[in-house]
Amino acid sequence: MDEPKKYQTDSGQNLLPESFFLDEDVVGHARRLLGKVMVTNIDGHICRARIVETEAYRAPDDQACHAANNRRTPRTEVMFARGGHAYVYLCYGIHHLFNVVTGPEGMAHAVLIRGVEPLDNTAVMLERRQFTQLKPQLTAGPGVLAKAMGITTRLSGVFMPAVDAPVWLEDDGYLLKKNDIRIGTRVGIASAGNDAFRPWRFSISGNRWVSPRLGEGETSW
DNA sequence: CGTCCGATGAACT
DNA sequence: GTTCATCGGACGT
Repeated sequence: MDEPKKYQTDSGQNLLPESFFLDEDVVGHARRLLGKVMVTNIDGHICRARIVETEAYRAPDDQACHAANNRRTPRTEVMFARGGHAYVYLCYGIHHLFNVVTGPEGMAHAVLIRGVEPLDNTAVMLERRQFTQLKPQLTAGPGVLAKAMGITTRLSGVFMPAVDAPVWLEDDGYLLKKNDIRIGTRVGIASAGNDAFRPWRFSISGNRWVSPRLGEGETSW
């Protein structure tokens, strides 16, 4: 096995390479992104947070995916780009939701990041949320974590393995055992029919920075 | 152009 | 438990 290609970032840590994102297993990507680190560089503020909760969305068959049936619109077009791009969209007119596009070009797969644990530059994250104390409400949920990290729809389309991207992903060596991963159904997609019950939500078991909402058909999480 | 509504979060009762 | 803010995208006219 060749060593995976590594890139230097300003932290000296390992940028996830393009190859990480290109296989066709988006559910696997959702699992493998648990424990990885997302980083933003917005207006010179570099913030880091560990990914603790994800969901997979898989066109064309998954009816919960914005690109279901390979529907191409100006908004979903970036989902058809090759893996490693960022897909950010506005939800309820208020919340910016951050996704990692995966798969080869033409395959509209994405992983929604639903919860992160703040690591670096938490002061800026607190300021963006108008919080004074570190607590799960700061970043446990896709809308609030985007706000804390300074992510908006302006970042949609960014290719994250590129040098000098404003948002990227790193592997800092954090290890996760199989039993550390909790699996559930995805949140807020009741209109997706049977696909609402796919077990495509993943989290780090017991982690307090996981969002509190229940998936479809669930009575506890 | 008009209408409907959403991969949410927060503030209520 | 419920309500609702707020607006771009998607689609039909």
